[in-house]
Amino acid sequence: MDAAKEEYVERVLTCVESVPAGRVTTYGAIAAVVGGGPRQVGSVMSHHGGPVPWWRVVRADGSPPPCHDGEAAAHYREEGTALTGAGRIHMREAFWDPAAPDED
DNA sequence: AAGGTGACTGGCC
DNA sequence: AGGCCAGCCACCT
Repeated sequence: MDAAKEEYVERVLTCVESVPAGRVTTYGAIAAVVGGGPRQVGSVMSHHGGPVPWWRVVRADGSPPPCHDGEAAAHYREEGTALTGAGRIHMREAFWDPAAPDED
């Protein structure tokens, strides 16, 4: 059975949901916590990222997700996420490490 | 079993 | 700052 896969997915979604509003994390950071590769995390998000705040998951360079970036921008502004002048996420301030939440 | 693909990352030009 | 290349891991055909 694909219980292991389901659990993996749930773990990824849990990490995303664990990200506080106004903060973001990267695919690689999640991948480092839940295991597997960053591509798998992205794949999981694309298939199961609907009910979770996927906009809090961004790329390592601070760019918003490849899809719905316009919608994401609205959420960032609404949640007060640290953005840079270019409309991209200010990783230095907004980055939240799922492996070290007490650094918050 | 083998090859191609992808919501990634880091380095180089 | 933006585009291209190579490496990476798991999934799908």
